[in-house]
Amino acid sequence: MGGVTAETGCLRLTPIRASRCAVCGVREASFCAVLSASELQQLHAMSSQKVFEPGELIVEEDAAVRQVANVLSGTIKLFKLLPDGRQQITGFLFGGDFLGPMLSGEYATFAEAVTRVELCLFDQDRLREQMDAWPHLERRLFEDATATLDRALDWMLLLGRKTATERVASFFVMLADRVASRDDVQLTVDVPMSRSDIADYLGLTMETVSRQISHLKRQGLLEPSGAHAFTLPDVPALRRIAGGNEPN
Amino acid sequence: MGGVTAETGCLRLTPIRASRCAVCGVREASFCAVLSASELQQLHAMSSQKVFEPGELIVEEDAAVRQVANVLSGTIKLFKLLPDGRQQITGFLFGGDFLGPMLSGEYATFAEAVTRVELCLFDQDRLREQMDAWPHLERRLFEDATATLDRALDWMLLLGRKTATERVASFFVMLADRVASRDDVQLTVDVPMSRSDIADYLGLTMETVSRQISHLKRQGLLEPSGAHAFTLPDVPALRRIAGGNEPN
DNA sequence: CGCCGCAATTGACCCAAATCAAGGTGTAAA
DNA sequence: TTTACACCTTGATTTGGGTCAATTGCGGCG
Repeated sequence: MGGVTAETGCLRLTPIRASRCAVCGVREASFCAVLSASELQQLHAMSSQKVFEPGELIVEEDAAVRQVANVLSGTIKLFKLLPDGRQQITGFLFGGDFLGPMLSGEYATFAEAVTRVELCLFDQDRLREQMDAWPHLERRLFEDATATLDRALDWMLLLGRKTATERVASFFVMLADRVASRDDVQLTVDVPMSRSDIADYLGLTMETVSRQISHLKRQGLLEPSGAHAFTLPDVPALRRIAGGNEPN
Repeated sequence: MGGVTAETGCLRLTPIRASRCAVCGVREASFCAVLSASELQQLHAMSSQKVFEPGELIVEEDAAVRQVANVLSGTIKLFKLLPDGRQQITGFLFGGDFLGPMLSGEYATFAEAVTRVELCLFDQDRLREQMDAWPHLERRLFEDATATLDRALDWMLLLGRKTATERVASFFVMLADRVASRDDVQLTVDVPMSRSDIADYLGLTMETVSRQISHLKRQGLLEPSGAHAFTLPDVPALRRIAGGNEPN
């Protein structure tokens, strides 16, 4: 019962969030949702929390540490680099998402905090051991990987075959889907990342992204809502453009 | 022990290959590699074989059947379509690869035989039940999904950021890696797919692929070897071009 | 063998998006 | 309020790869 709560001074170990799972805002969204109360307690005992500032690299790789994490809050970008610096963002992580082992094929994947980010960290090997004991945990992480693969394959279609307009529309549809909510309702999405991050996610340049956003604004499909957010008055229309039907 | 061997007449059930796992050419390459002799026998009892001709759609989706399969031989292309027909190939499968459930995000994935293909089919639900009983099977399929995700993310970098030359070089490097073998040895790779399939895999047009192949031929990095194969005299050089370093 | 038909190659031209180049805007600090 | 700086927008120009259009090459077959 004593718990980890009082570990202040430690560099970056966050005392901000009471670190008990009971009050964790993303418990139901994360893999923790499949765990029983006692399992949660066990897992909590082997977790630690950490905060990253915007722009900070979240290494957790090739360092001997080998950790994985749940994103408690904030936005992370995952990306790959070509030797000459060209960058492709392979995905964004938001609160509740799982930051798995950065398995690398030909190119390493890096993770960087876009906003201030709070992570709930686990030792990768210890979590793997738990997977042996808790098949439902393994099943859940499997499903997670499967969903990630799914999104990656959809994104390949975007990168290989969609026009600039379609890509930018797809980007906002993606954000809308992550915020959930209904299609027919006009909804507001946060856009914490820079134009140039969006470009690196869509395989475009910053300038093209900016022009396309302006165009969508003129069409009334995008309304600026504060510094880092847009209101989407007609998500179905956006979705139509994203899909690649639109005559113009 | 009678087994499945003699089921001839059935449409497409292949009697070509003696369907006993003991003589299966891809057993060691497929997920079957992690199974014991008795487990293999059990699994074999619930398998069936089927042949597909070039160009044939391998549906196994939305049809009530819901099957998954090991590829015994041949080449399969997996692809997604935009409503207007634009196509993105998300991957190729070769002998030993696992053709999993065609989970679909926004866009459905289709599978089509490129060459004549032999599959070893399993009912998806039955295999899932076996996963509960055999954790090592689940672990192996998890690793498979993970490797697929890995390759997909690398490919996103290609589709979003690489030039035409780099893409085509990457394609041959990918083939070389699948054939395994060493880098410094000159090796020959089969290229069973059409130029236009290659283009749909690389996010280019047939014409651009053809031009780039001609260019690589002139550089002496690619030598035609029969109708559907190339010899790669210098894979490291190809790899350098693919990576995005090459001055020219 | 020679003809057919399709896939691949090659050439000429074009265009969507990249690149290059100013400006504008918001915000935070002085 | 002014300055500073980072980010974003917009405009002008270029270009890599797409499109359109012939050839060429080759395997199958009468």
